[in-house]
Amino acid sequence: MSSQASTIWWVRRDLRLSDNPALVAAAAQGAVLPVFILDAETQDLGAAAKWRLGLGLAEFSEILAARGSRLILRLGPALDVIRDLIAQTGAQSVHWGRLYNPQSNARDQAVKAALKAEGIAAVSHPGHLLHEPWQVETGSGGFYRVYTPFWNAVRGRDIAPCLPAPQTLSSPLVWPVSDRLADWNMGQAMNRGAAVVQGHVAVGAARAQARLQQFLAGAVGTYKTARDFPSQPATSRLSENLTYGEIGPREIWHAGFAAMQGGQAGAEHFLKELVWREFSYHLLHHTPQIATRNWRPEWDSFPWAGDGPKAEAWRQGRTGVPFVDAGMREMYVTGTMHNRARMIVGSYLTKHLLTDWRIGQQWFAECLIDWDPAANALGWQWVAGCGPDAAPYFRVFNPETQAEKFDANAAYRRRFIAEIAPRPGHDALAFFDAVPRAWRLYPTAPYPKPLIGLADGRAAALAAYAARDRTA
DNA sequence: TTTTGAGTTGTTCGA
DNA sequence: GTCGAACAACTCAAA
Repeated sequence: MSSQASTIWWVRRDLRLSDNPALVAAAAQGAVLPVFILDAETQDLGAAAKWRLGLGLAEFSEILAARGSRLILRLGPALDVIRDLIAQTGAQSVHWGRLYNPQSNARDQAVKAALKAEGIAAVSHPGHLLHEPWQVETGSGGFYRVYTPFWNAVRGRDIAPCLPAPQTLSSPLVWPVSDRLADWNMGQAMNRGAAVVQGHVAVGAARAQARLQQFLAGAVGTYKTARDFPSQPATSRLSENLTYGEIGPREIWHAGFAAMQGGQAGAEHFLKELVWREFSYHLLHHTPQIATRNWRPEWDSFPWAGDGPKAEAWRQGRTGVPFVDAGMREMYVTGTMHNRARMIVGSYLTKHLLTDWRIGQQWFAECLIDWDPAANALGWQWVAGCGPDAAPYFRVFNPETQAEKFDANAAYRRRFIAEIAPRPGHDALAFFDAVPRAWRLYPTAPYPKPLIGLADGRAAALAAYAARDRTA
């Protein structure tokens, strides 16, 4: 096989060698030319995600180099870059792992059509999900809108075994020139936060595998209940790595399944959470508008508040409600937020402050290193009440009740809020190092008074929701 | 076509 | 403090 006609592996959110169908397909044809393209879709990432992607790319470059390969970095529209590489190398085919958000779909379809018209084999592969979103159907051929039936439909399915990493990665005869990652400045928008969040990331496939093994050797046992308590290290924290494909969902599924069969309590619940990710992509595929518009159109007339001082206080972790502020500060300091805190801050923004869920979604996109378009679309619409599983309108999280139930000793709140901690620790103080100077926040300033009374906020939300029901 | 049972994650009140 | 009921009505999936 001539190594001259190398095959392009378009690397996207699959920074791994193991269980990577696109890579395996490319490697089967001979020499592989891995390329990552910084195009508009990638440029549009939020500050934290873009920064974290840069860390992932740096790590992955080293992994490829250790295998005698390289990661070629190129800036520009994907099609232009791929055409240029084809012209330089004589590549005859391009392989990539599918993404499922509308922007990526549109881009990929255009790339595929153009390349095929030019006689190039352009092949997309699964790998980001356990199940292609169109391969899960209800009995009548539709798509699922409710989680439990979705889970029941996929829980018993056989998942193909993981693909081993290719034993060798053959190099093209000549490597095309690559941009320098440092020149891309992917951390530029992170401001002072990067130095703080850096202490909380786990970059790369090896660390992802370690996280999985550690979780399955320990916390999975109590996962079902302990996962609700944000001060406890009870979760796998794999969302960060899944986002960039440093681990594949299939690897997690098989490991979790084995743990379940080994009698590990909590393993099934863990698998269900993994399938929630699948469900969110299922919905994003079938109703792409879920990412931008009220999933239930009858909500379009709801008088959401726009951006303003209240939303800004929410973003800054200064609502005066400790559980809410702890969550917001956790996100700023660590780049992630505990699942329960996500629900609480979301409920507070959309219900107590009656603010448009998209304002929260946008801030999460800016701050989360595990930003996922599908999971966040579903999550935000769920918590706002305008999405699938229309929550009963009275499901308004009370942050104080939640704190009593899930943070009774205040460990979580004190960990992240310096103003209420007797002796503020590293993470609480780090928040003030991470935030933009323009916010003018200092740990010695008094903790803010509540923006709004919780009972008043709840009553206002219920009244607004009832009004919507009358007019809808 | 109709029917039936169920729906991630909550809160509050009163016994 | 604990527990069950009420909080509406609707949508969804499958029989």
